[in-house]
Amino acid sequence: MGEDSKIPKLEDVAEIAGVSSATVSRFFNNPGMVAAATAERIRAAVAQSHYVPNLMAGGLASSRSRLVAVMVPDIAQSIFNATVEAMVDELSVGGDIVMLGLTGIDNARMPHLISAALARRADAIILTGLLTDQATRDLIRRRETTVIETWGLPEDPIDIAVGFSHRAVGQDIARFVHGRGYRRPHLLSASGTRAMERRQGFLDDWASAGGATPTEQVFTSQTRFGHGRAAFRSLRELDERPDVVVCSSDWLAQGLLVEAMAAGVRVPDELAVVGFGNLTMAAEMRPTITTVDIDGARIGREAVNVLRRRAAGEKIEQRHIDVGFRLMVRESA
Amino acid sequence: MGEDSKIPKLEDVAEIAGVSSATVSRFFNNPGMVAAATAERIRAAVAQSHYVPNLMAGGLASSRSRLVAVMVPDIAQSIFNATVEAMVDELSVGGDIVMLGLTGIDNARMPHLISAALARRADAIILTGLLTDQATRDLIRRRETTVIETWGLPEDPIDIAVGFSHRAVGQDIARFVHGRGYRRPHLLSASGTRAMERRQGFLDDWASAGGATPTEQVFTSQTRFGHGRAAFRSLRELDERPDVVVCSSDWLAQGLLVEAMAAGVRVPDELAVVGFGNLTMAAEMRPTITTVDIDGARIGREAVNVLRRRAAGEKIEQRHIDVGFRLMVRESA
DNA sequence: CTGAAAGCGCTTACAG
DNA sequence: CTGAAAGCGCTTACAG
Repeated sequence: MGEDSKIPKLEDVAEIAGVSSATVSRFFNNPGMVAAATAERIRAAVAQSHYVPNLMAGGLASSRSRLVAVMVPDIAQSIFNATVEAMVDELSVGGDIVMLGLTGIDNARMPHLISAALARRADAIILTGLLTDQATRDLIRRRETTVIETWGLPEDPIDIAVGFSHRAVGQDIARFVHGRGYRRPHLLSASGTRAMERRQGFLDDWASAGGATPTEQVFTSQTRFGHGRAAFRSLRELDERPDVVVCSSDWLAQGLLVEAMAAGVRVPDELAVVGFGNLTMAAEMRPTITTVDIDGARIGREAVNVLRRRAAGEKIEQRHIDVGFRLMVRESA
Repeated sequence: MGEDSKIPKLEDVAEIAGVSSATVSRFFNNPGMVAAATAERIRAAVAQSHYVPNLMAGGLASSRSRLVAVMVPDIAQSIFNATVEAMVDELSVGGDIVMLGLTGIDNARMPHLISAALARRADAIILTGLLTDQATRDLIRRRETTVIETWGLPEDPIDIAVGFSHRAVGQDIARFVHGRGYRRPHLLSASGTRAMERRQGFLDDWASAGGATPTEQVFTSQTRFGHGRAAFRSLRELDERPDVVVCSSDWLAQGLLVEAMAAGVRVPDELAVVGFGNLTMAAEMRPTITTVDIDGARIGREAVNVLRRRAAGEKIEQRHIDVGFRLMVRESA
């Protein structure tokens, strides 16, 4: 107690090891610069004093926080979780920590959280959603903060984008559905920008393949299981029933399927279903769901990789990194 | 550019507003102390200069990081997600940020992540898993860091625990199962400490109710959907088939149910199933799953609440905060 | 390979 | 209600 209970600082370690605090600092940040014998004494001193560096002080002095902010709408039931997990894993092995910002599904808290990240002088900010607030975009630009946008490939990224073309997803689904011989698609979409891009891709490709205009339904709230369920019921009341339902999430698809099974509708013969996201569930329930797989972990790794390269001083020309996607053909369509 | 592109600091704001930097600091941290007219000038200066405080400097000076570390095994498919989400939401409205640490399902990275949190001088560390590493426990004790353990109520918490009794869960399930008239339970458990506590609670209560020793199976890896599936098949080969399967996760239960349906086994008449966790899925698939609901969000809010009270100087005597649990009786048992 | 010293951008008693 | 000044615990040219 007393003296002992004080939190040790760099100087305490230096004193024990009989060197200057500058040398101890180098031992941590630039070990190649210190002599082997000195390093050994410092190592012992660190162990003896239970020293843990103060990275607030270190960050202030070096203007490197070793903190990366990751912004995501939510994590309760999110398609982004694999991405966040990969990022956190990759970053923490490199000694960086991640600030997790939950912006809300409408991204309403984004500006506030970006400010909090800038106040901590985050080395980088990674976004999974869209940053639409112009004042915040300006603030970020002004401070020349590294920003990685993920899960999409906007025309004009703030900095660098790692993702895939949502429009291309829609087009591929249209081609697949048409190729399978379905002729009366019904679209179940969320109202977000990206779901709308997929929808437009589908519609354009479908039209150019000569298909009749699909019926559709757009949900302004987050698409959940219950929406899929309700949608199945309303589908049954249509004059001309669809032969395939293209859903903007696996949740919608699963809800639809559970109701279809309960109603004794044969899938895919009487009604086919296509999802999006390839949740674990999609491959494990009966029937298995035909859907689109996004390698979320890869998006996370690529994003961190870009950060590392830039931290190493590399000038990165590429503004778009396309990780693509895969149509997973299973039982439901 | 040039002068303009420099990041503004407190002094710059002070100069524009015609006050000292101490006053600007007070404007942010103790607004009640500054005169209304002065505050107005400072507000204008902040807006004009696009000032964002440097909280590394602030934290160093005040020895308050406004950073809370949250440690969780994973977030990909985690039962803790609602807890983490609630914590992040609560903390960020108060201006605190959260460092998300992913320890791995075996908690192997816990010591490394705790060090990272201590190095950032986190105001508190919240755990969802168990911290078994003694050296790390000692380190935390030595630094007198606030630690909240959640999702369990260990006999001797490091500091404060917010959770529920896993043993009581097992006991309640045993009572329920027995009351429903089931007589040949089979237990499907994960090998973790907490799942084992639930198992023991079940066994003890079952025995005292006069039940015959249940058959059982323990999984050393994380219990997933596939394990439930495989379990169903091996159950069919037992001499005396169980009439109810008590699973340590809803994933196991769901896997079992899908196989049971496929095999034409009637649930719950021929085979009943009980899960744990009350995942969204448990109420939405057919048949719906009888399971145990834990209010994860409440655990998160209570944990943050404890932090706030302590930050406000309150001395907290209570070392255990029990949030309880609820048996959700549905179709599967 | 090592040390002395200035500086990073704040906060906070202390004095008025 | 406000200011001058010391201090928070590091890093990093600079000099040797």
